[in-house]
Amino acid sequence: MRPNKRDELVRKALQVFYRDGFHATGMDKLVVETGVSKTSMYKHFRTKEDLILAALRLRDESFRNWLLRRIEEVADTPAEQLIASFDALREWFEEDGFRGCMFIKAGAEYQDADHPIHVQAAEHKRLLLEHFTRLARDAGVDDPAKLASQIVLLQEGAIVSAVLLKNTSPAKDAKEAAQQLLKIAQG
Amino acid sequence: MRPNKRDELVRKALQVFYRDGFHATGMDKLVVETGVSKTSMYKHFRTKEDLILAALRLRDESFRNWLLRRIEEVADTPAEQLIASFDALREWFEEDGFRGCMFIKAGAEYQDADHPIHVQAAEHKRLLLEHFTRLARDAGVDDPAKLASQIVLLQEGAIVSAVLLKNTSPAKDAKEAAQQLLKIAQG
DNA sequence: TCCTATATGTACCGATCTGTACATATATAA
DNA sequence: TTATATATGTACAGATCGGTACATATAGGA
Repeated sequence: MRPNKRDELVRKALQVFYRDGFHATGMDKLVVETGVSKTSMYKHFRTKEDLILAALRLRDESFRNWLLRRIEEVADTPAEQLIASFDALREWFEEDGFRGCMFIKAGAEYQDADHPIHVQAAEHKRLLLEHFTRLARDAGVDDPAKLASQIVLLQEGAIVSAVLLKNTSPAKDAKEAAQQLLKIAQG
Repeated sequence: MRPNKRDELVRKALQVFYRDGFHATGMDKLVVETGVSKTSMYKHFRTKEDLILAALRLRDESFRNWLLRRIEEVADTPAEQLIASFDALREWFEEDGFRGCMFIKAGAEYQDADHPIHVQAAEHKRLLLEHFTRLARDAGVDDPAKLASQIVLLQEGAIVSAVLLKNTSPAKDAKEAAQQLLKIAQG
């Protein structure tokens, strides 16, 4: 029961869940794809739900890490960073295997508001909103909560539209909208 | 095989799919909830996929009907109607049993871009974007396609956020953002 | 009344679902 | 070597999945 073995299972499961969905991915498929035995799988994770939650935790951590780091790489001031988020999103949209936001999908498959998976998906969104609210505050705008909320709305919309409309122009339109909203908020 | 019987089945199936999701809803459950026999169900719909597609068609029609009609009820000019869409969304969010956008969820559960269900979900979004583009053009803005795209992004974002953040303030923030974007687009 | 066509109810198919029992392999310690 | 603990592979349980076979009920026309 090496700890890194468990991490490896979570990483692989995350890939499959992201690609194929949660209900559509059975434990048998995961056992085959990871090459581990079913017994070992259930030694590491008591239930499928536990495995999903572990995968979502990893995704939350790595996605926010990537996004926030990428934003800081390309922009210096808080105001610029708010806008740079849309460039990062665009990069993400253009990646091979882009399939939209894992947490929107998790919330869609587990709709009950107090289901642990739904709760965790909501928490991811809350953390992102919190971060952008901080950026907006540091940018010195009038109503940081409102601007951050609007920026996040544009981001979510861009993600959903990128999936369903199958192009990346939503990222461009969203970025321009965010720039205008920021300018107004800066007075 | 009365035609209205079929419609009734679609209506009921739509409710259950919307409430519980697609993969999570089995034909057995639908048979119980509709009170019809399994044989009859499969007389009307060759496969579960056919039933889902029929349900999505009904949803597309009734949702767009409701939204566009509601918008016209409360606003006269195209510009006002663009903004009024957010008031309509807010009403929707406050309904009992609101569970987000059926087509975002369909796209999330059937991710393959050429899967018929995914295609139909994308078509719904395309039709809405088309309508708002028409409104933006009639409002006489510079770049109707861009403004419509941005309005739709805010709408999608508001829907997703309303689901995951569990409050209706996204509708308010989105509306204000749309008003500012409209004002800018009107020059 | 009898014949035929259609609608229905029920039992079932093979596949797959999550999860477990159990026997075996492997490693460590005495 | 032998005893013990842990990791693994496999087979399977019980439920449910989408879908069908088939027998029965019901209707309308001759």
